[in-house]
Amino acid sequence: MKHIITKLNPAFDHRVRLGIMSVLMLEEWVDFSSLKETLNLTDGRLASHIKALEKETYLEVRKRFIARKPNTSYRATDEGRKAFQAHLDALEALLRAGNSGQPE
Amino acid sequence: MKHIITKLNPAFDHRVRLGIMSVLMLEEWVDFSSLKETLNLTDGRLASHIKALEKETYLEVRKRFIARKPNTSYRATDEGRKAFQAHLDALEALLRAGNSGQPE
DNA sequence: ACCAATAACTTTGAATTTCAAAGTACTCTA
DNA sequence: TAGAGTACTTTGAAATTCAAAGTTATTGGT
Repeated sequence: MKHIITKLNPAFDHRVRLGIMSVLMLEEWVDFSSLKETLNLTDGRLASHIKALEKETYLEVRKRFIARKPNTSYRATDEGRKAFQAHLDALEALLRAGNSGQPE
Repeated sequence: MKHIITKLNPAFDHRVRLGIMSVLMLEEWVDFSSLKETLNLTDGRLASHIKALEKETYLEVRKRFIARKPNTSYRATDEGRKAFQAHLDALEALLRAGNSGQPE
């Protein structure tokens, strides 16, 4: 008998992390600099938000070299996808039903 | 040529404020204790998030007495509704198009 | 006039989060 | 082994968030 907002995942409270996840929901293996440009972030800021998502095991990392340059890519884990989808579902529910306790 | 996440409103980053706004989008004049119960928050926590939204003039306040007890209600201002709707539109766009710069 | 009760805050202080700026590690190429 | 480029990490300061406790305003009872 909890309210819908309790189903909103605090890990996705922040718009930068929403941005990262939404990019990674649509495309597998997006690299650091693409994310950085797409979301218009500094290195440090992006890295710290990625780290937070990694800590939740919502994304995984692949490091390699392309054209003799280091290239790090990320993709959402299954867990991350599920968690994000659940968050979006909760958001939607929040806006449809909007209000008092929903049956568990 | 900015990314969609720049259209996400930092004022709505937090799930509690999303909850408050979503309730107030569907119903005018919701009172303090209803919000508190609906969202399962402490007095202080609710008050502080309301304060943040008031500061942005996203909601307005009405104080009166009902059954000889103080009763404070809130509703979203037009500005608040517009801002919240814009936020939701941005969220939606984020999930549909998801990625690189959208035309201004 | 005074006091208790209730609703709605406000304050305090500590923990956590966020950020920019600067520094560092790693690997490649020459 | 020096230099270049990518991807971080560290640092330190500012802002945010929270629970807990304290405060204000008004009513109703005495």
